[in-house]
Amino acid sequence: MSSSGGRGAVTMHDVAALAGVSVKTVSNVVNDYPHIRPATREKVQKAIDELGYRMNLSARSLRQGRTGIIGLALPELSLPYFAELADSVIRAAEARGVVVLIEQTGADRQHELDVLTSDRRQLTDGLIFSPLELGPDDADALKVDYPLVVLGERIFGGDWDHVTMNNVDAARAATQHLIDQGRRRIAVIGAHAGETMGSAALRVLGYQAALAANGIPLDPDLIVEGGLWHRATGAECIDHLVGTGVEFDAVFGLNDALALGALHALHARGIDVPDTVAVIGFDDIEDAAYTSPTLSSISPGREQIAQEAVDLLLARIAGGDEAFRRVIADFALVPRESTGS
Amino acid sequence: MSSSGGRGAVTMHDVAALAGVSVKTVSNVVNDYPHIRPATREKVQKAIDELGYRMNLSARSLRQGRTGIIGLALPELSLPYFAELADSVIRAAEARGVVVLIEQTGADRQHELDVLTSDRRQLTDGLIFSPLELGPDDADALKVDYPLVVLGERIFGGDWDHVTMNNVDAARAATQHLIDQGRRRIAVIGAHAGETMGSAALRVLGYQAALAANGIPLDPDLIVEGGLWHRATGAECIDHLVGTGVEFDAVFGLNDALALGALHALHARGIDVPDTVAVIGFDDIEDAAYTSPTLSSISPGREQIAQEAVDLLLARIAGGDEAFRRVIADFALVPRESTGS
DNA sequence: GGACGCATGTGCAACGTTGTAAATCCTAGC
DNA sequence: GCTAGGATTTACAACGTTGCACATGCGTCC
Repeated sequence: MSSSGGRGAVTMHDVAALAGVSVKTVSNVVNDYPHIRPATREKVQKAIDELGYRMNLSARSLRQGRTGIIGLALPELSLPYFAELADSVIRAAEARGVVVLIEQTGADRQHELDVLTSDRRQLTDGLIFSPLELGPDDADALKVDYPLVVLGERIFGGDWDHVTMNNVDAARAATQHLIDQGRRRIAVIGAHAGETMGSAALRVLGYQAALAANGIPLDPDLIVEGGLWHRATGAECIDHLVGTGVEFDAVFGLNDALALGALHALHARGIDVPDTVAVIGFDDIEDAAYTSPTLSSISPGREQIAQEAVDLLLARIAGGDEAFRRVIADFALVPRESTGS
Repeated sequence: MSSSGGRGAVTMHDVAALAGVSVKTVSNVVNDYPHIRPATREKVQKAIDELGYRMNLSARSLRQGRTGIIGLALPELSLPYFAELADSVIRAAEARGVVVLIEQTGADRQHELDVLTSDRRQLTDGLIFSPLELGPDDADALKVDYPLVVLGERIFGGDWDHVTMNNVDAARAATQHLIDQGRRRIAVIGAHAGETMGSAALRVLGYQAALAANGIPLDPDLIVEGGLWHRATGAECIDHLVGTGVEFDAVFGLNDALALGALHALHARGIDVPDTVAVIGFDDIEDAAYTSPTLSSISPGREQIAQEAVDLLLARIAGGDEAFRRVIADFALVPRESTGS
C-alpha cells in the first residue's frame, strides 16, 4: 500500500535490515556494482520492492557532488523555437538519465548574466545556455568554473563548448532561394544595427553575400531593424516597410516568428503571398507547416543541436578531455507555399 | 577571481573560519535568523563575499527534507499551449523562490503513470500534473504521498488539489458565438468517442448545450473524432468532413492547434474563412492572434491557472490546512477574424 | 597442504547543512 | 556588585548515501 514517493522515510537502512545485509551492500545493488552474488542481489531487490524504497537523491548528491540535473537557460518558452528546443533537450537528457531545470532569461542582459552566477548553478551539474543579449564584452562572465555549453552565435571563441549552426550559409541559402524564384527586391526583417556578432548580424551577412553573388545591389532601405524576434515585431517591420514606400517583392524573416508576423501584416494589407511578396523564415518551427500560406524556412537541425549540446555537457561533467569543442549543426532549406513552392 | 559556482568547495566551515565564528552562526546569518548582532552579521557577510560562498543546496535538502524544486509534468512543450503554460508556471515559481523541473509525458498513459512514481519525485517537493490520458480508472494512481496539484479535467473529485476551468461553459460560449454570427451547421473537431470526462467530453457537452439552447438539432456527422490535439489532426478532421460531404458553415476546434490545422486545411481547399466557414479555437495561444485570418478563441486564464497551481502546491508543501481545494479559473471569449469579427 | 588471488561483503567516516539544547554574554533591576 | 532573563552564539548529532580500506570466503595453483 504505502506506495512510494520519498516523503515516507524508507532508507537503505530499512532495506538492509529487511534483507539481512549491510547498508553498503544495498548501495552496491542499487548502483549495479558488479561483484554481488545473484542470491544477494535478489534478496536485496526483494526487500526494495517490498518496502517501496527509493533512493534519496539529495543524500546521493551531497555525497557524490553531482545532482543529475542540468540547467537549460533560454529566453522564453513562449517563443516556439525555444519551446521546441527545450522539448528536444529534455528528451535527449532523459535518454541519458539526467533531468532538466529550465530558467528563462526573458532575453534580458542582466538576467542572462545572473543566470550564470545564480545559486541554482549549485543545484545543477552544468548548464546549457542560449544567450540572446550577451555580447563579446561579456565573454568574461562566461568564464565559469562549471561545465557550460553555449548555444548560438553571440560569443565566439571562449573557453567553453559551443553548439551552433552555420548562420551565414543558411541565410545565404534562404536568400538564394528567393532569388531563384525571381525575386530581386528582398527585404530582411529583424536586423540588429551595430552588432557584428550574433544570429542577426550573421544572417544579414549571408543575405548580403547571396545578393552580391547574384549581382543584386544592396539597398539599405530593405534592411529593417527589429529587436525582439517576436511575431509582433515581424508585423511592425512590414508596417514600417510599407510606410516608407520602398518597393519589395520578398521578405526574409530572420526567424520564423518574424516571418509569421510578416505574413500576418501582409495579409492584413491585402498583399498576396507569394504572388506579390514571397516570404521565408528561419528555424522551421512546427507552425511553419500550418500557416496559410505555409511558410518556407530554414531547418536548423534542432534535434541535432539538442543532442550534441547534452552530449557535450555530459562529457564535460564526466571530466576527461580538455579541449573545448565547437559543433556545427546541419541546416536544410524547407521550401513551402510562401515562396511559391 | 575565483568566481563562484559551487564546484570549488567553499563551505560554511571556510566562511566560519575566516569570520572567526562558529559554523552555525554562518548558517544563522545565511538564513536570516533574527538574533544576530549587527557586527557579527556584517563580519560573516564580509567573509561570504570575500570567499564567494554559495550554499550547498544538496546538503540543505538532505537536512531539511526539501529541495526547493517542484515538478511540472505535461504532455509536450512543442504544443504551444503547454509551452505557454510552462512559461507561466516557471515565472510564478520563480517569484516564489522555487524552481521547476519539467517532465514530458508525451501524452502516453503509461508515461503519465510512471511520472507519478518516478525516482524524480524524490527530487521534487511536489508535482503539478497535467494529465491527458489518465482517466477515472486511474484515480488510485493519483493517491500519492507527496503534494500534488492536478490541472485539467480528466479526473474529478480525488484527494488532491485541482486547478481547472469551466470547460462546459467556455465551450458553450464559443459555440454561442458562432451561432450569434448566424451559423447553424457547426462542426466540432477533436472529439474523443466514449469518454465522459476530460476536456474533450466536457467541451462537446458545452457545444451540445449551446445548440440545444438555440433549438438547433444535433447532427452526429458534425462531431469529428480526433485523438491527439495537434495541428495535423485538425487538418485531418477537415479532410474527413469534406470527404463525407456533410454541409457545415462553422468549425469549433476543441483546442487552438486543431483549429489552426483546420484553417490550414480549409485554406488549402480554397474554402474561405470566415465567409464560407467560420472557425473558433480554444486556449488562445499566442499564435491565434497572428494567423491569417486571426483565430477567434477562448482564453482559459493561463496565467491565473499557473499562479493558482503554484500557490496551492506551495501551500500543500508547507503543510497546514487539510481540505483539498478546487480552483476554477476564469475564461474569456476572444473574437477575431476567423469568426468574422 | 598452504598460500595467493579474486569475488564478495562490511564498517567507518565524511559529504555540508541545520535542529536542538545548552553555553555564554549582556543589560537592567535592586 | 550581584543576579535574573533575554539576546547571542555554540557544540553536537543527524539527514541518507557512497568511497575507502579492510575482512571474509573460496577455488586454484604449486
